[in-house]
Amino acid sequence: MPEGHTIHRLAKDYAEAFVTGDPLRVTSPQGKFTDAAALLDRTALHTTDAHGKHLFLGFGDPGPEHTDWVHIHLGLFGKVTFGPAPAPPPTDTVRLRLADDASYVDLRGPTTCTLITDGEKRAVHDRLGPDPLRPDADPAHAYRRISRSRTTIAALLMDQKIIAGVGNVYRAEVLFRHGIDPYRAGRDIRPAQWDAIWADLVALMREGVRDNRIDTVRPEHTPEAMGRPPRVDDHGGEVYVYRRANLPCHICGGEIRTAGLAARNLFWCPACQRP
DNA sequence: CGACAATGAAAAA
DNA sequence: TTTTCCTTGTCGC
Repeated sequence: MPEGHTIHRLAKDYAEAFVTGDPLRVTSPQGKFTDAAALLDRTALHTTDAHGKHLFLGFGDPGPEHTDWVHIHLGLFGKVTFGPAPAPPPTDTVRLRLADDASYVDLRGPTTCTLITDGEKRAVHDRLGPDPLRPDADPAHAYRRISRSRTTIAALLMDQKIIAGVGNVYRAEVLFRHGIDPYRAGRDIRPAQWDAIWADLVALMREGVRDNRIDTVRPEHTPEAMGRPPRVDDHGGEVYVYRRANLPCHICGGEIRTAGLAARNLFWCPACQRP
């Protein structure tokens, strides 16, 4: 379930389990990261970092320009599994395994898992937009680009160069929560509206990191509060519109619609999100 | 057991 | 705009 909150949570979890000061066993049972793993084996993990959907694991010398970073991007399918020692025999899909005497962690199916330098890491940060989960994020930078764009706000929110970490679920949900038609052009988003969207993303995504899932339904709109049967969405959290095509809107009861936009499935309530 | 979809993004055309 | 890559769970036959 990799949107930005997942990656920030992973950065925390990797650090908690493996930033111990002690050397780790680093392997690539699948074989696609073998050389790099051999280089890192028996060295210590000293830092983890996340920006949008990008995860960084810092090995080696923490001094400037001396860190070897493992750059990980889960893509659509990537998964990370933590567990206590002893680690089970790895399956041949495990791209990267870290292990010490206490625990192990397996990475499977990432689109990216490469060893990069400090400079290359900076280049990744430079091409990403502000991340609502990072303290250094500047929402005004994102708004400058949005306010000048004829592209739909739904496509802009998915563009990692503009804002980093928002994926298909947060996109659909934040637009619903602010009653914004996903097809509205970026240039038609008012500054106050952007401020509200940004603040909401910061709050929702922080909650997502804490709970390790996406919940966006306000307490007064939960099925319980609305007198409807409870529903557990199959992505783990409670949401207004994501993957709820043809189901009744939690607020107005109208039908949630779906359509393709920017090669992804878009979900919205045409009654609550009027043009 | 094959087809297909899924919270992503880069490369090719 | 289309193709490609990565993995796994589910569904239908």
